[in-house]
Amino acid sequence: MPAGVVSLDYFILGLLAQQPMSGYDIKRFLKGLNWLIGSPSGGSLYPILRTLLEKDLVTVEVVPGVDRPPRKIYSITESGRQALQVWVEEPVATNAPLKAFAMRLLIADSYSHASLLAYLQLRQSQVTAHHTALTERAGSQHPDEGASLGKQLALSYGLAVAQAELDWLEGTLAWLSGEPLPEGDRQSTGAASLD
Amino acid sequence: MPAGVVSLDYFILGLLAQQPMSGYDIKRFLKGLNWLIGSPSGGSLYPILRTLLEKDLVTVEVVPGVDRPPRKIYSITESGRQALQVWVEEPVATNAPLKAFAMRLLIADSYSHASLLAYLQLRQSQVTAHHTALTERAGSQHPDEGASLGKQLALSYGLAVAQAELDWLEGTLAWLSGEPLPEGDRQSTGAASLD
DNA sequence: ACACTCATGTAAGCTGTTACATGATTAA
DNA sequence: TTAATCATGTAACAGCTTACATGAGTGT
Repeated sequence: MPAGVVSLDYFILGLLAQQPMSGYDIKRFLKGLNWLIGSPSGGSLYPILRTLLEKDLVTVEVVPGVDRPPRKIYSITESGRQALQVWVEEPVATNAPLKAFAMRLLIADSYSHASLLAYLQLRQSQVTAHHTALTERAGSQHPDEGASLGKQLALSYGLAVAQAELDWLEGTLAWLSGEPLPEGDRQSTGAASLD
Repeated sequence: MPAGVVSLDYFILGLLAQQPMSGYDIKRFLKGLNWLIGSPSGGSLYPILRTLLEKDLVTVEVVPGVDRPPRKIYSITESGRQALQVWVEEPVATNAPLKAFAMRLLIADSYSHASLLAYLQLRQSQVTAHHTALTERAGSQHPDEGASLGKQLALSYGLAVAQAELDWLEGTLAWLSGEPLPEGDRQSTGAASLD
C-alpha cells in the first residue's frame, strides 16, 4: 500500500536497502541532502521506522554504544526488498514535486543496471509527452486575446524545466549505457556514502 | 500568519486579485494548470475561501443563476491586497517544490512591473548561490572514493534543474526589461515568449 | 434510468511538521 | 553553567486528500 505522493517511508526503506542504519544516521544523511529533498523531522522519521518494523520490512538490532547512547540499527528484510522493488519501479506523476523523482535517483544503487536504465527511459517518455503537450498549448494561444502574463510565464517556465530534465535524461542515459559497470563491481563506487 | 511551504490560501487570494471568481471558477482554472501546480480538492478549496472571508481578505456576493445553482463570487478587499503583497514578495526557499515558485509566477499580474523584475532578480541571486554551492560540492568529490551512484545522479540532476532555471530567469528578465510595456498595453505582447 | 456538469460543502483520515521530553556525554 | 552533539521518542496541530452529501439541470 503506497502512501502519499512522496512516500517518505519507502524512500527510507530504500536507504536501508543500501546499508543498515539507525534513525539518527538517516537524519544526518538526509541533512546533507536538504537542498534537494529536505530532511524529515524526528517526528515523522521515528514513527516511520516503527511501522516499517511492524510490517516486517526491516529488523532492528540494538547496539549499545561505549560512552554514548545505544543505537537501534535497522536492516531491510527480504520482504522489505520486495516491497521496495514495487515502489521503485512505479512511475512518478509528471506534476509531482521534483523530490519525488530525486528520491528514486538517490537510491539508484537499489536498482539493477538494466532496471535503472528502464526507469530513466520510462521517465523520459513521460516527460517527452508532457513537454509535447505544453508546446502544443503554447502554440495554440493567439497573441491577441492570449493568456495573462502570469500564465505565459508559468508555461515557459514549465517548458524550460521539462526541457532541462529531458536533456539531463539523455545525457545520463548515454553515460550509463556507455559504462555498463560489470556485475558485482558496484561497491567500489559506494564506500563513503555517509558524509 | 503564513501557512505551509506552499500556501494555497495566499495563492487563491492572488487569483481573486486578478478577477472575482467563485470557488468553482477557481477549480476549473486550476484544473487547466494541473500539470504545473496540481489542482486543490474541494475539501481544501472551500474551507480556504471561508477563512479568507472570516479574515476580511475577501467579500462574497451570491449571484443566483438562471437554470443553474447560485454562485458565490468572491472579490479581494483592500486589506486582502495588502496581505497579498506581503506574501508575494517573500522569497521561496530554494529547496521548496517548484510549484511554490510557479504559483507566484501565475499571479504575476498582481505585481507592478518593477516589483516583478525585482522578485525575479531576487530569485536569480538565490538560485545562483544554490548553483554555486552545488558546483563546489560536485568538484570536491573524488571520482575514486566518491559518492554513491545515487548521490552522483541526484547532484547532477539538481545542477541541471538549477541551471535551467537560471537560463530561464535570464531570458525572462531580458524580455521583460526589453519591452517595458507602457501601462495598459499588456495584452498585445502575447505568445512571443513561448517558443 | 443512469450519468454527467454545475455548485457548494462536511467528515474522516493521511502525511508531515513543530515543539516538547528524556538522558547521557562533550566542548565553550 | 550553558550549550551542543548523540539518540530516541511523544503530542499536538497544520495542510491537504478522498469520499461523501446535497440538489438542480442536462444529456443518452
